[in-house]
Amino acid sequence: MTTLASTSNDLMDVSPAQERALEQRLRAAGLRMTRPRILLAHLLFRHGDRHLTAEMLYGEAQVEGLEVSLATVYNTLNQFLEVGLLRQVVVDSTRSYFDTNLGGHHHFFVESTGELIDVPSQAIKINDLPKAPEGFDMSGVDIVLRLTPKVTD
Amino acid sequence: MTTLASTSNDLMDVSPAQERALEQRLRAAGLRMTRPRILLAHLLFRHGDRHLTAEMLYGEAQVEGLEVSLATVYNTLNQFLEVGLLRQVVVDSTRSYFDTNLGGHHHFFVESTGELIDVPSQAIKINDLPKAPEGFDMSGVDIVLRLTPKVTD
DNA sequence: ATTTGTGCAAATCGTTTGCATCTGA
DNA sequence: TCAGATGCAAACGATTTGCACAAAT
Repeated sequence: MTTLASTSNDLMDVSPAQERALEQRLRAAGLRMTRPRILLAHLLFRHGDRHLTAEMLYGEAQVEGLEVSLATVYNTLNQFLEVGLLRQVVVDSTRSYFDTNLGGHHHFFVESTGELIDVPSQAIKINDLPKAPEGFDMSGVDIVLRLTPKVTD
Repeated sequence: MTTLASTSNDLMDVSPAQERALEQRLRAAGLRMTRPRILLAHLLFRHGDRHLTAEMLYGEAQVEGLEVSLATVYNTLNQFLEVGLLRQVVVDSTRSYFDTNLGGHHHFFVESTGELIDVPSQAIKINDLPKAPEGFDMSGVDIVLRLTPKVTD
């Protein structure tokens, strides 16, 4: 018996269907249904598409009054990555962003704030793409549109 | 009087023209022509387009028998960045790559080895690009084509 | 009963910084 | 001369890891 807050989803609007889907995926990946994992999964997937760093997620967990260690947040995020529940977005060499939007899409990146904004893949039309060099497969196309606050000069 | 090897470019094939151009830019940026800077500039620009990390450049300097501290390599690279002699490429959240190719272009990234390969910008044709959100200017379009070794299954 | 996950603190990695000492203009 | 640059080692921030304990199957 621990002092952890209840894991029931009073606080988090995740449908029972989503919840089951989630459990399925964790199980399929051979991950046990542990309290921290369920918890973080709920935080991650409770509202639409999100981009967060480990620290951000850790912060949210604390706000919700849920006790998880930062190390576990990191480990869990990495496991979710491997399992394919998350994708990683590399835009800033000092931070790692995890993206809950699994569909093909791209990003605006506001350099000044570190904020990421989704760009649906149809919003960018690519008509020509080089073929992968001999011996390689192209495993992904990442497009980052960098934004700077408009200069009203 | 130091034990530093000569800075004359016997070892490095930089044309006198390039050399002067380089000095110009350093001077224009208010950077002094110091031994480490000249040295690293030569290593960076001696052959075509390069992608290197600070550690790689440090390694090259050592191979050439030239004494520079790693801290100075970092500082110098950052100064060159500010001056616009280099660009930074963000593809891997654990490493920072510096790119001597200043022209608009994109990259193949071999995840398994960390290798970067230039893709000329004409090789990718983009016909539709979303406009920047209100209040922002689009300052850059970075495209990374991720490569994985071909699976011969 | 096993096996796997967790939390903590210590370790690691790439990068930056403080400061005393040099050095280029 | 003397502002600016260098080198070293210590500081840093983000992430990982080792190990004793706890929880899931």
